[in-house]
Amino acid sequence: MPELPEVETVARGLRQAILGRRIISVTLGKTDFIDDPAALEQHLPGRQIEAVERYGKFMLLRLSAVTHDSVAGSNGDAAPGSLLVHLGMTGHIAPAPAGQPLEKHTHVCLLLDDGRQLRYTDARRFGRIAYLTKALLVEELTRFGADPLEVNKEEFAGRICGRRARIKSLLLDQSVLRGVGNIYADESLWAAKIHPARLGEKLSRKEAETLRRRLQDILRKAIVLRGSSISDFLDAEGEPGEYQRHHRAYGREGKKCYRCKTPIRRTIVAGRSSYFCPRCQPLPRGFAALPLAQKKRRETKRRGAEESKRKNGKLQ
DNA sequence: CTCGATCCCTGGACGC
DNA sequence: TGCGTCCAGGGATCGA
Repeated sequence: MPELPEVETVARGLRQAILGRRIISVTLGKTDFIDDPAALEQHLPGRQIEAVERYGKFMLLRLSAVTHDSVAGSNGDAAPGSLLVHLGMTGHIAPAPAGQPLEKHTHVCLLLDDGRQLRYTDARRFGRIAYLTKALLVEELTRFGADPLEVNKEEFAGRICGRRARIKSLLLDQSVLRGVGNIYADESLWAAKIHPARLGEKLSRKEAETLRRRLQDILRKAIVLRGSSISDFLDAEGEPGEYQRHHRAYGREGKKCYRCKTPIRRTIVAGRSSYFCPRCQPLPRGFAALPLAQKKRRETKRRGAEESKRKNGKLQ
């Protein structure tokens, strides 16, 4: 659920809290969501956190080179690197006093040089953490599309119009735009009066531009309000956001459209719940209101016997 | 190129 | 109270 505004909020909080701190040591719990756990343990100690940036839904902790005297017996490369953090659905990252009891599902603890720990908790482990050298980081980041806050009219239209995918799919596709998720996709489509199942190539230039503007308005406002807290999003200070009070479509099935009073409907587009006003956002030709009915068949595929294939950690 | 299906994972909601 | 079931969803992956 953390999307661009939530990640931006967390990044700002982190910037205030841990910029300039040096990482002393690393403790890991479950590591199945970490690219290369050993790399964290090997490369993080001794490095200073020089910057905290957001890239789409990722947070990027820029780390200094390891100086010769900052860590004994360091055997990794000493060049600067970056810690990439994706919060997935349920990720939290925040500093805490080292003595404070660990929250459940805490899987990464970075001891800092001021005695605090930077802790990452993630119940579902849909998140991702990776230590990347400069070259690998560049390679990683090229997979992503335009920043929705920066993208201009021409580029946006170029990435949307002419595509045969549904507009909802395109908005969610991180290689088209980086940072938009289910909530802000639905909110921007509602604001622009575009049905989520419309095809990119069927949008007029004018519609595309309206969508771009509404998306940017919504993202900016959501950042000001520190994001949306719908399930358990909390920022780096442990505070919830406020933008969920401004949702006009997302999560409002059956409730009246703020524009026309028609009940908001929910359907499945791109495999995700999609909320829209059937009157303000007319259905595209050929898109019958079938989706929800079809998802009734679900065989009892029993989950295989529990093989504790997962690695166990020291923390939790 | 785009689609749906499937999996990952756990907590919370809900029905009985 | 407790159990079973469904659902949430970002992203990777695979086959159609």
